[in-house]
Amino acid sequence: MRIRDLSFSTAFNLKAVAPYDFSLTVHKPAGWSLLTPFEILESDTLWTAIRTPSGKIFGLKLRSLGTVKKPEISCDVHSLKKLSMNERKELSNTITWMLNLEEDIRQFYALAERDPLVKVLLKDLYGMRITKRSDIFPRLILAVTLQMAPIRRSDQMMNLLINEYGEKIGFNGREILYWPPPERIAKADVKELEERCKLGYRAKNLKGIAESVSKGFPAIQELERMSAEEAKAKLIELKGIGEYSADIVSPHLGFALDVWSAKIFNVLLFGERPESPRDIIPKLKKVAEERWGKWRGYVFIYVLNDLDNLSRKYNLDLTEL
DNA sequence: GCGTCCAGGTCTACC
DNA sequence: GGTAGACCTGGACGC
Repeated sequence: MRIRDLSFSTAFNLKAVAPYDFSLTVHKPAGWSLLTPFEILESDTLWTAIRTPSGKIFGLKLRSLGTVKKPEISCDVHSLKKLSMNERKELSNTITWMLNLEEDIRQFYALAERDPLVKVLLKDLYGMRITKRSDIFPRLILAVTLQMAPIRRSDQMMNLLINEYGEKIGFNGREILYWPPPERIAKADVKELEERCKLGYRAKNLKGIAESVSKGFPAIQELERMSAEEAKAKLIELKGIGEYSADIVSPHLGFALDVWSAKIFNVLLFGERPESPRDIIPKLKKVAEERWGKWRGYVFIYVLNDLDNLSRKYNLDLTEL
């Protein structure tokens, strides 16, 4: 794989609405990466990559300068060509949006006064923020590879896709592998995708999705401007994207229950393993909406990143479900 | 070793 | 409009 050397750099600092825990936000306790599984985290510095809706790829070095109560983040952006003032401004806005620096989560934390679960989550993960991404295709790859597969197999498929069809950038002495551009998957042969990335029946769907994205499927920001229902309906138009996958991809934070997380929430809320996890999903979604309202997406992410602590606290084994 | 089962959903055909 | 059944692959499990 050819390495693209991003030799131009520009730097700026960004402030966040407190509380904001940089470390918990960019590297979630459950191990989820911020933008690519191949990013590098060393103490409070993250080297990663971002692709903007225009299709350009940039190297990012993000570092925390402040504290949870007084958060500030240093951003070094590395590019192929020198950035214009407009591009610099655009990237600063994109990173602010991606890191969710301006969201005020005090309303979510206020739920802790009457909700014992939120109280525990707040104590364990204070300042952790849900992040977003500016390119839709990696979210679609995640959703497709999560279907009908244990997490290790999903990881295998994603890593193969990045290694076989992705991009490698070099900057600041680091090399980062990033997700394939949709155009490259759209051009790939289905048989080749099946064999090289072990995608199985998902290969055909992923190629079709890549074709739609490269032909102008709405960008994440456009979906964000739609209502949650409109965005979901648009996503479900893609073959291979159903209710669950649409919840994962949509920028409108939902309660994206699958069989695995349904078991966790059923044990947490009702103290027992469900007989049929798939059938219990609609009921759990309803309970979540009634109990946590618009903050249910935050509860979802906080719970899945706090399974060890919750297991200890409630004397349950949520990690082996 | 070898065979069988099934997983962090979705689509289709059939009723 | 509701619902079985098929779908790739590879790890876990029983023998």
